Amino acid sequence: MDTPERNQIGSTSVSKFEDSPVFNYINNLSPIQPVKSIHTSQTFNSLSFASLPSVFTSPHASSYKESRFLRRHSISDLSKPDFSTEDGSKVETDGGATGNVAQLQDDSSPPDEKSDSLSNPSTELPSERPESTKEEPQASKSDSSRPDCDQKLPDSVLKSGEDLALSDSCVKNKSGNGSSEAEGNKQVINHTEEREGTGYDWESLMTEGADLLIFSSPNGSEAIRLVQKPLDLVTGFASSTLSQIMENDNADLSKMRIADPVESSGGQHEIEFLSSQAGEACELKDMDQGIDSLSFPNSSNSMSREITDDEVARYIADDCKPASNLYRGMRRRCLDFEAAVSRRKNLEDSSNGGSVSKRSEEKTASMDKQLVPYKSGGVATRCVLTGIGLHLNALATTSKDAKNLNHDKFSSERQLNLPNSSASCHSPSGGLDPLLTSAVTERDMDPSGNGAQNEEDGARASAYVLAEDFNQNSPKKKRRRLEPAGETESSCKRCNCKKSKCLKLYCECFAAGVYCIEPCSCQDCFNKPIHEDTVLATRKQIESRNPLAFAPKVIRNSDSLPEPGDESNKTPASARHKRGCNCKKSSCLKKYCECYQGGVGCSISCRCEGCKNAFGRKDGSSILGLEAELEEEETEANHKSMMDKGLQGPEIQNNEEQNPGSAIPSTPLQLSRQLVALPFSSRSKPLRSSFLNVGSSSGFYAGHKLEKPNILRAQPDLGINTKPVLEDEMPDILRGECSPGAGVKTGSPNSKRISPPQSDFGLSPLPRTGRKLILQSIPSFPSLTPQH
DNA sequence: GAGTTTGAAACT
DNA sequence: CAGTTTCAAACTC
Repeated sequence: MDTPERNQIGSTSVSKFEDSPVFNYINNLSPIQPVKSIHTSQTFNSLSFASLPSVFTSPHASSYKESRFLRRHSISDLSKPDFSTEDGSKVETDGGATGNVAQLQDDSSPPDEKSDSLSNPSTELPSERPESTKEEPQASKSDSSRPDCDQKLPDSVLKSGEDLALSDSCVKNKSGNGSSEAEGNKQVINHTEEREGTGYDWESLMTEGADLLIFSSPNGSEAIRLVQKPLDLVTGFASSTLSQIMENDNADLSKMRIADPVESSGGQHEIEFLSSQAGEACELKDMDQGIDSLSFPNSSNSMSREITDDEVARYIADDCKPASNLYRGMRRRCLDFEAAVSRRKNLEDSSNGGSVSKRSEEKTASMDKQLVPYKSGGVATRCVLTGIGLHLNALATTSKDAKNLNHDKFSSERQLNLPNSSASCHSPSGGLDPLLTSAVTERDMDPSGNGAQNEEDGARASAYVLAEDFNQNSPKKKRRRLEPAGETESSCKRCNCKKSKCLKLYCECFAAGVYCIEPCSCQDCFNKPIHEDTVLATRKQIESRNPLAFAPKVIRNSDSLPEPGDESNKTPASARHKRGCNCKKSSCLKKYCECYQGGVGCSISCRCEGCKNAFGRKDGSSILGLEAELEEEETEANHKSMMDKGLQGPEIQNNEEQNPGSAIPSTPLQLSRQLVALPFSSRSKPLRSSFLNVGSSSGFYAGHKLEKPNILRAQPDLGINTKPVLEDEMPDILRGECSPGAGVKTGSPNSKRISPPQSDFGLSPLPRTGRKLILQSIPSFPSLTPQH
């Protein structure tokens, strides 16, 4: 689990953890550790904590984490309601629990349990554990799966994130599929079985695990808590809990799977536990406990166990065994690409009740290949991708529909895909992601989804997933910027690059830190997961030139926070373009102008000529000043404009143009960005996504560390309010040197002014206090860039 | 949808 | 650092 410490500290924290006795202890407990090197998930390993600086190298991890968190939040939100009421959700939760367990196992060696259970269905859980450790063959299987887990605690965190992502899809699928609990359970089983054949079992487990995570963090914040929870707690619980978990996990896991129906109640428990507990071990325990409770909402735990043991053993035997083998390789990929795939699978499963066989086949294919098949098979999906953004992001605020969930997934996927997704992105954008990220957020925002909705969502999600897969696998598939400029844009970027190969900042997708997707009409695109290495390398190069190249272009101060509800989107006085524009002919009244596009006023840093930026003129460096100046002029014009607005609401620009000073100028960009922020703002979680999107477009690609910290920080954030604060603060922090007024102008390698990404900086729940926090966090952020 | 305009990004 | 070129988005028709 990521502890706040880690996040804050950054790379250094990681080393500390590793060195920390607790970490060692955990490693000892978990068989996984040794395995780490073993497998595979290159991206993961790279990400892994081993090389913090690897942020870039393994941006995925970070992005994943973030996105996952975001997703979690969103998911959790969704899941919660489901738990409370819907059966389908329950099923999901169950699955999620198992998945979580598995994931957790990665850290703590739970896989063994699964493998054990699988191998020895008849064996009792308690015995299984010891056996598992003893049983090498099984252990080996688990090990194979573990490689994913190879990471240490931090990895677990990552995993959890992945799980979450997976779980999202799963949840959706499950929720959709299982109208009744029994059905849901059956479905789960089926899924597992099917998966077994292909090795998806693990994935499903992972996805399930994700669900659990979600539960754990119904509110995003909770999830964060889990991650953040200090090692201290871990240390305290670690020994006891881990041991217990190890012992009980097998049974619990099995139970978890079986328990699906009851989960609703259990899910909550889990959440509670998670929140309270720290460290992975805690999570595992929680999971277990939650499962137990869930499994036997009505009956006592003992009951659940009895039932579960047998059934579970069966299930496990069926599901887990095959999965274990496949699982190995799969897992890491899942993190990056696989996660999406698994999600997709899950979605597909949910969407296609009987299509499992197909899935299994696809699954059998290598991850990439798998992705491809899915893609090919992918149904038309609605792209709500956020930027990635994660994001990215991304970017990130996207459609509000149930699809939002999908978006989140997408964003996460994107992020994952991206070697270094930044978005999230809070996904670009990014997030959030960002995009975010990115993407993502709205989903969270829209917890309203019912079980039925979930189903639909799942189907949609699957579709989205497919689309993403397409992107990854087939350049043809591109993101769809379904959403016009507004919300999705930030998160979901589309490009039309022809010569840049989408490896330059010319490419919006690349700039946002997200991979190109279906909607993109780019040519010779290298901004795809397939070319992750290239993307990362290129990104590094660009960052080497300008560390803030992927930082959000527009920094917004708290003042500027426009609430989602604010239609007027007045430009925040504090908001500024990091570098300022250089417009000469557009008078800063068109989107050519980045300032205008970003919905911010021009500042001293701008070198524009004939600035008429409705959000704020360069001369009036401060928007307020401009406004004051304009006020007189505007007053009248405003009246007119107001009148027009009242009638024509949508067209603010005109008014703005007419009344540059008008407070209401709303640019499409603003809308998009604000939208990104707004959605989030409204919802605490979304913020993150928004952050990703905005700030860490790079989130996808960008250093994971940064993102995490950001995430953690963001977690507390309640909404937009925090965000703005962050922005303001961010500049300060980043600026350090920079003059606060003009927006943050940081010296860029190119002598250009760069403002640190606002989004990146964690948001402190408390504006003022937050600042301090932000400052702390900020260091982490820089660390990321420097690493590059 | 093609062509033009624009300004950021990249290059020298 | 300044100037030029390249590039893709924004815009126009």
